[in-house]
Amino acid sequence: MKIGELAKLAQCSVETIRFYEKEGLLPTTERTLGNFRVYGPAHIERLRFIRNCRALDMSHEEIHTLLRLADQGGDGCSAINEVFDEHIAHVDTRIKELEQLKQQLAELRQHCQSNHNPCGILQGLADMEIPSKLDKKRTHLG
Amino acid sequence: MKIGELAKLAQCSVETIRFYEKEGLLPTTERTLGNFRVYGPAHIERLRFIRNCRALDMSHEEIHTLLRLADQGGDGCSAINEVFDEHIAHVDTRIKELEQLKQQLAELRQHCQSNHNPCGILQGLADMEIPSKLDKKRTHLG
DNA sequence: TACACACCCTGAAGTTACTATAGAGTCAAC
DNA sequence: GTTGACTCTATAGTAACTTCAGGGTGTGTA
Repeated sequence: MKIGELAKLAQCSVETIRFYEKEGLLPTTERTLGNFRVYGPAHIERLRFIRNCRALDMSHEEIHTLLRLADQGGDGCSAINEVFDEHIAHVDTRIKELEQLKQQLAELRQHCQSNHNPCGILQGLADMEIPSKLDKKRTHLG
Repeated sequence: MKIGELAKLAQCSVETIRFYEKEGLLPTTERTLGNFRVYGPAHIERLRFIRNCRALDMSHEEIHTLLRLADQGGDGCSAINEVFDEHIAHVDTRIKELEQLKQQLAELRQHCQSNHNPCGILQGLADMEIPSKLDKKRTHLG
């Protein structure tokens, strides 16, 4: 199988596959005489694994860790659970942040229902106290 | 006022201010004889406006639009509301995505409570159907 | 045989919103 | 005159790709 076919099977672009190879998420493959990459079933499985992790918003670093643990085989469950639990915590944190944000936005939005000058929203944006959020370090999620 | 003082007042780094200037969010300023940037009250207000927008996770593009509308003055309220409502929609979309994600993660997490081989989580990650989410275009919100 | 056309290759640059670093200049105080 | 805090520009790095330029491969058709 060539790269285009693999891309279709995994619902991603050809460029993404080449990028994953460069990143070390996918192994380098054999090549045809014409220097085309050749893939087999094992590659499909690994790529789908990666794409599923990405769909769950895991970072490449997290995926690397999981792949290493998967390649080791055996009793890596507690390490795997750790990666997973941390990731769930990231998602949770981000949801809470966004919900707070949404509330602030809704409040500001109240400031302007019709045309007037100066605009209440702009005024609100100028007058807001800078929230502490910008001080915190972010996770890899937005 | 020099750049360091402005940075303190707006709770951001000196580099960020120079970056905003290069991006066109902040206007270029006058300089001292020694080529140091000089700022006044108007700059504080504009920078705080920008930082507040960023705290609300607006993109530079959105902020640019708002600043243009603010600079025009007058009756831009409906355009402003449009930018705002779109942004609120982005936040809302992202929250819903993340909540769906969280549920998927929780389900996968169930697959593994203790050590076993092959690990249920890894198996689940390999077997998942690739969610449609990756097809969709993302907003600027991670 | 010639050519079109779909597919593949590499390497580099662009995206977003910064942060970090290098190497140099400014300025006030001691 | 020198220390130290501050400033300047320009460049590279971050994450996870996407896009582009400039080519090569392989197959089908005229």
